[in-house]
Amino acid sequence: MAKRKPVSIRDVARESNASLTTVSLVLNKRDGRISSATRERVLKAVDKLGYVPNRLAQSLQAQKSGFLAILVPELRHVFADPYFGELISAIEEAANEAGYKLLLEVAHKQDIEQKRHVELFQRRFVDGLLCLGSTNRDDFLGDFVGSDNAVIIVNNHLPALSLNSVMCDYRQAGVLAAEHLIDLGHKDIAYIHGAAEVQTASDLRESFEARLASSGIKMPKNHAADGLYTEAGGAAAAAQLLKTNPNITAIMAGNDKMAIGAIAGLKNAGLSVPKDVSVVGCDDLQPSLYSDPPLTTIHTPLDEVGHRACTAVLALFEGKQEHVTETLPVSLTLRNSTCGPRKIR
Amino acid sequence: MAKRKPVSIRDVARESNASLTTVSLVLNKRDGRISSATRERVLKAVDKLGYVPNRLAQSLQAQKSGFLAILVPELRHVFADPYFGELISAIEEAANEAGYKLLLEVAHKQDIEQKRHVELFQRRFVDGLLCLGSTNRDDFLGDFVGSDNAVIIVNNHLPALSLNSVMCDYRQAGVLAAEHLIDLGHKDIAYIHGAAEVQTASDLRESFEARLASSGIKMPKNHAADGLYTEAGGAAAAAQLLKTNPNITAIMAGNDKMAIGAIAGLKNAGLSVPKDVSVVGCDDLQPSLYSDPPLTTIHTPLDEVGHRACTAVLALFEGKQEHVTETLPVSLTLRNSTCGPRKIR
DNA sequence: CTGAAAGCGCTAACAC
DNA sequence: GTGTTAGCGCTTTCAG
Repeated sequence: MAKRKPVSIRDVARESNASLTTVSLVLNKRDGRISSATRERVLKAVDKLGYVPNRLAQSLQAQKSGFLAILVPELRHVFADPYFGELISAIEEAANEAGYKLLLEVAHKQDIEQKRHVELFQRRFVDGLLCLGSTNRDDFLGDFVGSDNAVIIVNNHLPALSLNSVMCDYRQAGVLAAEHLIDLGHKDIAYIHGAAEVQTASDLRESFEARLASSGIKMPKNHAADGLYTEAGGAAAAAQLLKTNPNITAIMAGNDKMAIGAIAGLKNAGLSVPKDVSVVGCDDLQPSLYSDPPLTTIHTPLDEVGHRACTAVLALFEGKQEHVTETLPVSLTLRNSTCGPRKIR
Repeated sequence: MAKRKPVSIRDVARESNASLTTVSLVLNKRDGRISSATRERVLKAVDKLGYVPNRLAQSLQAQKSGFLAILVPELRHVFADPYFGELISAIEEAANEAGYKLLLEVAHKQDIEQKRHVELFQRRFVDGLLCLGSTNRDDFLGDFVGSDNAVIIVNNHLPALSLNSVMCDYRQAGVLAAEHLIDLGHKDIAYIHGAAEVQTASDLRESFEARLASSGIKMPKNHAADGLYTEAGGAAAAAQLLKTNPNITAIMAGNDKMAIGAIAGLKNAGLSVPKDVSVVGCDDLQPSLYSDPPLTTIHTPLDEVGHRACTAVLALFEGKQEHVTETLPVSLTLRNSTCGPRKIR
């Protein structure tokens, strides 16, 4: 089983009494002009020697690596976050179908300072880059503006930088969530938000508030709290929110994680969800199914986002496309964390 | 910003009036014999042209790729599973420190049939391979036995194949869980297991039962159920278990996922956790903190497993080590899903 | 101290 | 139909 000395195309040529060219042609199916006798001989030799072309040599020659990199922020256990995980799974599937391999890149501070993200292309590590979890503070992404590198922002967009992106319609998400709560009769509504530097987070919040406002519902300043994009943050925010404003009957959270945290925080404060307080999340990730109660949330089609993003980055690389800005529709997933407000019951 | 024509070492040589050799020597710090004047000139040229060496060419020449691949099973949304995620995060950290890049490989059925996993090495895609979520049915891993490829089984071991591995002590885990339940006074204990083809799952279960037995507690056949390694499976198993044996006071689950599912199933059946039934999990992943009640579970040091596995695979690749079989100790994490049995309260 | 030249393994013009 | 040859971009003997 051991393979000390790898077999090269040269060995195949020798074994089959053919030239390098012939072997190469046969292997790459450009063998219209090769006699079937020779082809057979070559194929037999390939089989006998167990030859497989060295990819490094192929890539060097072809001037492309066949790799796509996924860039994620430097967070503790990023890959354990189902949000990134779902996106990565979807991207992997699409990349695999297209014959590409996936490279994992974490935006370690050092790497960014040394512009390693640009080197990824310069050094021919990758043909394309998919950026997950980007924020408005990621100035380094500016290095890609105007470059001819195939880069795409996945499920976000950066207003300050004109970069390609594929994302969900978070404005629509805000509207749907607001309308759901309005329909249920809620008037005293609070909001737990994620980081303001995430553009889609702002989009979501703005459109949510705007839709509320258009139905005559105002959200005072003290009805909003930062959930830090974590369960713990969501729990703390919910507890504090209800302590300050006991008449709140519904909470919208910027993502499922914070919503699940909020439910925990509420229960902890002796309140029942949804009887006392309704909670709505956003993302519709797996955990929202197993929260107690199961979470009513906005479904964002992350699978499709991942697929499209991957397809798009390849189109960019191949020069088939110049710019990409796709926005995918979202929908409301009704589960059991919402009901009418306690007053009118 | 656009870089149509990448700059090569040749350009640097020309710009600095030096030879290829000289430039290469300077860049690789093998410049003991280069005059500092020349060095300066070269460095200046490098800077001016923004030269970065092409990694494909370097790798081709060095006969190593600088990549490590992570092989995961083909499950729906694998990467969204926090178990794999934590492992991947840990591996990424270690790989990054060692200057290696990570490749994602999913064991798609087709790829396995075509022996793509072996090609990973033959084609020089990677220098080493880390296998996550392997099972006793993964015959293809046999292709690596006796080969000189750097392969390591992460957090598992395959008795049928002598392969390198780094894992947690699941036998100890079984003992700790059993002792915890025994100490609390439980006598009527059930077990929700994952797939039997996962060796560590069998280890865990066997040692759990053995420890119980040594304290005179028998677990009848009908006190065990398959949780399919999923939340839904855990929920169904728990419900069925208590329907058949209403006097069960504690349940051990093969992992956190099934434990969390079990809690949901129990609640759904109108039982309270831990008052009516105690539940113990295994893994201590993030979600166990936010379950309701927070889960008492066996802490498996996945971070360390990932780190060690990565270090080990590199040691194997560099020939510094021949065989690796590490087993890391686990511990009990006490939270609120367990208490004494209802009878003796 | 520096450079010419060979070679890593492959592909593709361009002969023959 | 098939083979020769020149690279892809880099490192590394080996001369000078």
